[in-house]
Amino acid sequence: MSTAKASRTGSGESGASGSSYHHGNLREALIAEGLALAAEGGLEAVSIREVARRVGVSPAAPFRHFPDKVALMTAVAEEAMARFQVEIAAALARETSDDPIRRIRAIGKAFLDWARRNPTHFEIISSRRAIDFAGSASLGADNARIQAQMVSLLEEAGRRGLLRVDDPQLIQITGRALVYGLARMLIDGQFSSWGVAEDEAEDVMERSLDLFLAGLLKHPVTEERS
Amino acid sequence: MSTAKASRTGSGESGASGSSYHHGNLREALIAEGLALAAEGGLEAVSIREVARRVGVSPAAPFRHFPDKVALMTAVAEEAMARFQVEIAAALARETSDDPIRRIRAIGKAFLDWARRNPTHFEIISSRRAIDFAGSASLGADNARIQAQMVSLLEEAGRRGLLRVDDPQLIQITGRALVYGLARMLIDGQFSSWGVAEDEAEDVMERSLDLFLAGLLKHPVTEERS
DNA sequence: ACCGAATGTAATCGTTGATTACATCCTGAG
DNA sequence: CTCAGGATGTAATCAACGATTACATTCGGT
Repeated sequence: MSTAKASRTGSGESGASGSSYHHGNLREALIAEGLALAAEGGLEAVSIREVARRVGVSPAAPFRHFPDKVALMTAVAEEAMARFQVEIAAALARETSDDPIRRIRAIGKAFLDWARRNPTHFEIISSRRAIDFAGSASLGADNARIQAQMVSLLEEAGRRGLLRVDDPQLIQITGRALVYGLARMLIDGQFSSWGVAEDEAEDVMERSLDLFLAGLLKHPVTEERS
Repeated sequence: MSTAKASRTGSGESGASGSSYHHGNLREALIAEGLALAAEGGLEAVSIREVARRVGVSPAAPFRHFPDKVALMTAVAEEAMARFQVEIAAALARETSDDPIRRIRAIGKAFLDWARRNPTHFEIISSRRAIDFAGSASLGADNARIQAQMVSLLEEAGRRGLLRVDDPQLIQITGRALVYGLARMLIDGQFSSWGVAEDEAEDVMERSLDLFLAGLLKHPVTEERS
């Protein structure tokens, strides 16, 4: 809305150096709107023009902050990844047990929950077409952190003699592929093609994760789910 | 659906001679070119105009055979799926053992091999955005056939007392998610972000599959990969 | 108070998907 | 053989997109 465009200057935050002149800070507004637009209508609903339209600037304005669409989408992906990291950290904090398997499970479940609640954020992080993964330091660092956490937990599990196979890298990649595949199947609506109703999906995904983790254990716990 | 158009092109020869009326059979040519175009430059490289340009017709000509782009892409997906089915059948034929686990493994490996060699064909089959899965009878039927094969094999494995968990549906979905995730990770170039070189990918994927399958077994065979 | 630089705008280009009115060609009834 | 009618392809056009360029505005240090 807001036909009067220049009226939003500054009144909120950033009073110190007066960082807002024309729009406030267009860059962050574009990223936020891109994220929202992606969440609403999917990845291909995000266009430079539509984002600009919503923020209330001209179609060319975003190009002052991003050289092309890929750069904008990459920034959006960085924001999405940052939120995902917060989610992972929170899940790990909630899981008070020091059993590495339980902590791994917590990470996997957090991944699945996050992907289910933020399908397009997950999608944009995964897409190597829409974003420039290699050109973003933060995306690589965030990725490496998750990988390191997983491998560390798996090594601990190996040290405790819990695992049937002692290959943290392989287990980590396999687990990643599993949750990645589950998330994508959910998002792509493939569960309905495979005989899983929408409201069963969450439960199925969790049981899939448990099925995989149980298969890793040397001494499966035969724990009955209530 | 119009089966009439293809029938009238029975002769099919007469190639370059102008005797053919307009094009011969544009519909099939468009699908073939769409498949080729996807294989060359990825899914986004497929556009109605480009396909028409390659076939040598006007940009509007394809719309005589497909109401919109989704319909064309769906037809391309059907063709890709048909080829994939052939691959699966061939792999099952090659696997002479009647051990259900080995046959399941053969299906999984065929899936991975096919996705690795035809990344975009895999992608277009998976994409629920570019294609109209629900509107295609053959896609649903092909999907159901694979699912039925897998469940049948898993039931047989259960009958033989091989499995630790007797839930064919869950195992099937988990396995599907795993190979789906592996294939997508490879295509998206994520392996390189996770410490797996390009030429190691095939081996890693196969070992992931084996890791998962071994976890299903009640009496895991002692590691003996040649 | 001013001038340079950062920021946003307007106009424009080439491409895409899609629609419409029109032209062409085959088929088959008479 | 002819000619109506339907199937097939074309030309012209539209709106939306990403992207580039030249220009205008506003900030902010000196």
